[in-house]
Amino acid sequence: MDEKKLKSSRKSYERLEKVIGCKWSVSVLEAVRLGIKRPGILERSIEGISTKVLSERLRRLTDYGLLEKHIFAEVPPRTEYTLTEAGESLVLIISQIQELDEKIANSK
Amino acid sequence: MDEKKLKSSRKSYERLEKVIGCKWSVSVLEAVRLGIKRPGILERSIEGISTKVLSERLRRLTDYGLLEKHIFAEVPPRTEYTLTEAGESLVLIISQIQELDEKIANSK
DNA sequence: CAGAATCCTGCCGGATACTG
DNA sequence: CAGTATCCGGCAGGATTCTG
Repeated sequence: MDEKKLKSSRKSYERLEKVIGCKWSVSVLEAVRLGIKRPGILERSIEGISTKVLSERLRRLTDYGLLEKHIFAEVPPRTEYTLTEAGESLVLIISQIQELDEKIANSK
Repeated sequence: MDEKKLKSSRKSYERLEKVIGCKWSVSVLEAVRLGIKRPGILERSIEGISTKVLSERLRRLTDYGLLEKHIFAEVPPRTEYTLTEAGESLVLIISQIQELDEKIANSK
């Protein structure tokens, strides 16, 4: 009954929790959405993020299917990330959260 | 320009990140939504959660305005938590995330 | 039964240096 | 420039105990 509902809903959230629950993930998604595609620029645009964390996030978001990675065989090497369809959806959902947050903040 | 957008959007997400980004928060919200209102039962329903963490989450969710706390002056003491309007909204948003997650999981 | 207080540990994230 | 490897400090969260 209830307990089972709880478990399955928790499980289906845990995956995404690992992705969006951790620091910087949302910032990265939104930066990409604004058209910032390359790691170097991302690192400079997202104030405070480190190389290591950015790479980790890009990889995880890509593995999970929210970002898509395009590698260009050039010199110097170039890589670009774009949102997948799922990524777009998630960004929309997150903006709902932000709206809710502001609504709450204002009503205090 | 872009950088400013990034900062403000990040800021407005950070508050909620602190609330929903951490482990167990979502489980607690959903348990309450299923009508499990009292700490004792919550602790038994949410498999794996500890007393300390449950209290912390309940407090934070309440402080933030997602839960409402009702104290009954009885012996033994009784406390019940319910979702606020904002809490209901957030649960709806989270279920969108879960749907998205399953969609992604299935398309692999 | 609600929930505060302590103590401990693992892991996340930050800084830095290195390779292709 | 993209991405990985290493080292380290802080903090979230787990177990337990205690009190009103």
